[in-house]
Amino acid sequence: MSRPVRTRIAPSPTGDPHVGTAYVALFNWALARRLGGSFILRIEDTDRQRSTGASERMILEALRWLDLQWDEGPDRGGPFAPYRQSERTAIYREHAERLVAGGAAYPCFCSRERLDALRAEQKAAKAQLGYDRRCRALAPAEAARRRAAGEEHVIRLAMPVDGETASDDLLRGTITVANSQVDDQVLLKSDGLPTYHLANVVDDHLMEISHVIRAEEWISSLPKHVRLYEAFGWEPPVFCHLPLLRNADRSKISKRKNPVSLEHYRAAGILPEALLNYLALMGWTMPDERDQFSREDFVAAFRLESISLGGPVFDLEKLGWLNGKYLRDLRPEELLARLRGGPLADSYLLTILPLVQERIETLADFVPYAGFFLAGEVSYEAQALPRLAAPGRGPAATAKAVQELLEGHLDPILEWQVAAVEQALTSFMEASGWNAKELFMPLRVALTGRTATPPLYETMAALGKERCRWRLRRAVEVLRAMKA
RNA sequence: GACCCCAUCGUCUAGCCCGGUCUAGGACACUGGCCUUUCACGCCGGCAACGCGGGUUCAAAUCCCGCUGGGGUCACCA
Repeated sequence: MSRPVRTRIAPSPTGDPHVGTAYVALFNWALARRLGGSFILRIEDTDRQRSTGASERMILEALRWLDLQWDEGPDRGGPFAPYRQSERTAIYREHAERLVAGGAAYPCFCSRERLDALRAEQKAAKAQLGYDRRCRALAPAEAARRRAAGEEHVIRLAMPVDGETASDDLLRGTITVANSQVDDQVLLKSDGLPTYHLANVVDDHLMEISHVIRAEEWISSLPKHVRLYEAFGWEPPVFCHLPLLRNADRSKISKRKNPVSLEHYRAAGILPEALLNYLALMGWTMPDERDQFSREDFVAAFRLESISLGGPVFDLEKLGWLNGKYLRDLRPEELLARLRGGPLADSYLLTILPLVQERIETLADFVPYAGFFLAGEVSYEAQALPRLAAPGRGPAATAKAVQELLEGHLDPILEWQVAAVEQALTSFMEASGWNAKELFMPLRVALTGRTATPPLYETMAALGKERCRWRLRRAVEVLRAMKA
């Protein structure tokens, strides 16, 4: 109880910076600041297939934009460096061995094929899903021999077979789960890298994290984590599972139904302090119940224990209202500075200017011509609207195509450049049978609201991924509402 | 399906722990009006909720149980 407060945000760099990361980071940051502790940034890049440096950079940039300053992290070091899990693999292996030696974990030689078959079988029989613990029965000497021979294997947690595990959550009290319900989780993958469960527990302990504040989706693996602390002989931290941000239909927030990239909010002209304030409202209420408050006031009043548990629906409308209040509070000079840091940044203007320059006659033409580059969303010009649907295909088919293009080809792009956009459109056309002649005008209208614009690839690259995403999604909705 | 979490206005929530002060408060949205050349802002007002059923109690939004509903998880992803 007397140990210093240390909290952390531990994002996985596998995509665009997520609003849920900001949400969890905010409460971790606030608790550390409130109690004079430290807030740590740790990168959980143990998924070799999906982790990228580009994603990590974007996440750091997004957290900086929100001004959630961390005291220790991969970019600035600290007493428990390194803070990137891919640089700590020896530590995890050593700890996994320790568990194996103590009998709390064991090598498993089962192939993926066998595991897949097992799962299919269990599913068909409507039985409980999970590993059948076949390799747990192996004699330690036999297992050691096969490992020494270089046979491919993973290390699994040997969960107690009976009894139950009680875990404490700060907000929910004691959560008790029968051990028979808990799977023998893989701790070390066959590539030698740890899974989340091992790496997370080991690092939280070694980095002396006092409060693990994370999303509700982790509750079901809590018993595994508690068991790991126990097996290592470590004192567990305080666990606190935050409610999940929700879509309007109350499912877990997702990019199909909501903008989830922090980059979207920046591109849409949301002020970082307004976004943070709004996020704080999701589960937290100021003692005087006011909706607008500075981060200083938030930190001063913050109590982790009084977070409410209902899954809050993320409401863009209320965020917009709050942002408006913040915007109106700015002095004109400050507003100007914000504009120059955002839509009117020199760097951005310089990328769109070459596209605009050859198409205007006077300086005065710039704003009307380039308006769609600066706006959050576009309105369709009257003569452009009918051309949102491809003539030979119709609105429904066009909607479907745009959606496929978006989800299958555009979404995966991490580094949004002209070449990447061109490649995505090309691959979509090859896969779908659409050609440029029929596809490009609908896209042009969807993205700009007009029929006459600079070249499509360059325009899309300049607009940025999030503006394109948002506008294409809206176009899909408009198309669906159109009569064939 | 199994396990776990959750449950106050359409949405975010206060109240619940320590039952009466709750004819349930605030905010967004919607709506009526005022201000105003217009719009926006701002101001005043309105609409709107304790999921259901049992207990406990003189008294339940508040405590207990059940049901229903919603959500999450069930990967060599996090």
